Amino acid sequence: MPSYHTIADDLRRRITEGEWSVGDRLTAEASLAAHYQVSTPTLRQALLVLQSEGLIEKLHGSGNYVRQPRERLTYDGNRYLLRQQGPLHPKLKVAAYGSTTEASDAIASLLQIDLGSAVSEYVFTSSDERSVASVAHVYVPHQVARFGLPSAALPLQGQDAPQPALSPWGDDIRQMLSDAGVHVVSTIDRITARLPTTEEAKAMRTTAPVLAVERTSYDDAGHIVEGSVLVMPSSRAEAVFCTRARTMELESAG
Amino acid sequence: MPSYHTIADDLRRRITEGEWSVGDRLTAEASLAAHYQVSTPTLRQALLVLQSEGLIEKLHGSGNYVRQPRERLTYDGNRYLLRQQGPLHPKLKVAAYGSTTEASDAIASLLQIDLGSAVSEYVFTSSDERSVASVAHVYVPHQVARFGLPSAALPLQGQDAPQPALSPWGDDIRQMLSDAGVHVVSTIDRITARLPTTEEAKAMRTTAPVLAVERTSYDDAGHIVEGSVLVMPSSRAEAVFCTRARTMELESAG
DNA sequence: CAGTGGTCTAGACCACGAA
DNA sequence: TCGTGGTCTAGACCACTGT
Repeated sequence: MPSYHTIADDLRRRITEGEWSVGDRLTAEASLAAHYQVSTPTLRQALLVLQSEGLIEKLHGSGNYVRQPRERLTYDGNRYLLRQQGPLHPKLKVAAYGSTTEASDAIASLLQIDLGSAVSEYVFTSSDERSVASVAHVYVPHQVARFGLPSAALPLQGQDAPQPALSPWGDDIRQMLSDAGVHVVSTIDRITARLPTTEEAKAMRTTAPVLAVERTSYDDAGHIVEGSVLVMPSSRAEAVFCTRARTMELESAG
Repeated sequence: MPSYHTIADDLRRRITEGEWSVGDRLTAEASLAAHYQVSTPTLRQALLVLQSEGLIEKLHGSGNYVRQPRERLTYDGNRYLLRQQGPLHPKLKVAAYGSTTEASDAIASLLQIDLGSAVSEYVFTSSDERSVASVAHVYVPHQVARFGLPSAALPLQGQDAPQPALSPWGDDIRQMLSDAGVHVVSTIDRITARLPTTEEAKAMRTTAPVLAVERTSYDDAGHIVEGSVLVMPSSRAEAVFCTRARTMELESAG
């Protein structure tokens, strides 16, 4: 058994047994390495395991902190289409911007359109004071529809009225599609995990694995009307899906 | 930009530009490290990025091999409940075994039953010749039902007849529940990513992130009748979900 | 500024696979 | 057996945070 796993197991035990409380800073890595009689890279590999489990949070220049379990951002794949209720992470601020580009290889493949076709790109970023918690890239072909940013994303002018919350997952774009007469009736979500790119690591302040969700939305004719790529640090987020048997839907409808 | 990301980008380019074909073995790590003028740990960190993307496969003692893109095992969250068709990865062998245990902390929390309650545990392992591609732990409280292994998991006696395929995701258990009069009408899947444990790393032959799916199945009274924990190497597997708008279901029913 | 984590070195030794 | 990847060392230097 590799030494870093042994150390990770021991640190996990010490944390769950309450040696450090939620929010506490762990002993410095150098001291922990000395205590376990290993080199710092080895100790850091152990901390990486705990970070990927969401048990600790690493803050560069500050320390390693014990996190609240289940204090995770949730991507609810059913929320939009099934009109589910629930809090939308009020502590996170969501920023958005939009632009027009030509479909790259990846976008063309996602939307199943020709390379170089005109598409609108919307980027939603949710973050707290310190770091980014999710990034959503939403693409809509100009052939399908064309519009600006959702009103909730526009800066308020002088007013200090409560701003309607913006979804971190780009649901507002799907709502605008609906308002424009393009009705999303189904979506497919593909979920993988990978290590973050340089930019992602910098923005999310973590080198732990990220969850990557590729989402495509379909109208009643089966055409792809929207495609998205969502990225969230797996140590701070999870994806949730609910599936109901078709028979139940029919029974409740009849 | 960290050096290992620069190297990962360059190696990704060299692979996609065809310097190595699918199935080819990359130059040995020591040589690559010399070529990029970095130490071996740094080069290995670059390879870890490519591995997490599913671009290469690391084989201990043999080498690093270029993988077919999109040659991934798929966990289809809708398959069982919506009776979807599709191939079930015929190249993978699925093995199963079952036992009876008392609910641990994690199992009790998953099934929302008392600590120490009797549960059946079924373990499904899918693998090719070399390594494990998925592990599914399926739990059924004895209060709900009690039965042995699915017939497809039992060894054939002398016969060489074609064995019905076993689902790597424990769908056979849900089918047996249904046969016993316990009907699963909805499931919730929670998906996270983390680094593998020692055993998982050994079985799956990878230290790249794994996708972990926590699944709970509900009957029409809203009781949890089954809980599962699925683990798959994210470099070799993805999870897919399809959501349909409720309105469409009602329209088609009326 | 001091203290922290992030990256990296130039090796070493071990475990595994194929011949 | 030999070449491969997996783990680890004992430092070094840099980047970031908070005082």
